[in-house]
Amino acid sequence: MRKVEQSINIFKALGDKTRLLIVYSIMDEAKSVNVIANELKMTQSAISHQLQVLKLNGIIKAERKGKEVYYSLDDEHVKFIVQTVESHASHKDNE
Amino acid sequence: MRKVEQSINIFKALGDKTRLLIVYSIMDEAKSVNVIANELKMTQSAISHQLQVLKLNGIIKAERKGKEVYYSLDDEHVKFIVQTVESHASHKDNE
DNA sequence: AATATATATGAAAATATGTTCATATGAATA
DNA sequence: TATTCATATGAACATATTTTCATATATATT
Repeated sequence: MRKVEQSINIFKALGDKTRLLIVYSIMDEAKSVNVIANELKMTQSAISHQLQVLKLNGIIKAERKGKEVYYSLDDEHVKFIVQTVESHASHKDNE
Repeated sequence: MRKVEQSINIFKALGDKTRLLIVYSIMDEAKSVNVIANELKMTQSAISHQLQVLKLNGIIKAERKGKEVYYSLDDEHVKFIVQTVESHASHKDNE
């Protein structure tokens, strides 16, 4: 896969409300699917589907612990990207 | 608009192949609509529509010079964001 | 003013994406 | 091993996005 394609996939993966909220939610602590679903007030299925999208794009990783599967950011780059965009967003605010 | 919403819009705006290629294309020099359309081998209309999306989201700005309208990045933050994501993408490459 | 060139835009068509619903899978425990 | 709890998944449905097509608008040139 070319680098541009990968960039597109990262932007695309984070360019959805549900998925970005998931990323924010698990940014500092790993969480199980149901916990995330409750937090975002969405069905388990919808969250699970989106978690697969995020995982497929290398944004998050999964780790099973007993009955539950805990999701967390795949690496610190993701956090940096999200924070970078956030600071750009607030920059636009103050213009 | 909340900050999260703005971040989503930025990710969404850049999470499309056509739009990200446009951003790369005009990253270092302003270009007219037709020049971009020729470069990307797409119709003038398709490019024009996507330029409006990028403009609406504060990613690019337009400046008319005679008959032509030149598009360029709205500010340096955009370039930084794109490069940040690109470096994350290549990081994933080398794992 | 008429024509040519560059860009913008509305609406329809084509395509992609997200959610729901029903159900399957996997792990723990009675 | 039968049951329960947590998660995953395929398919249908709903919605959103992108492109095309036809045409409008704006500027420059004759």
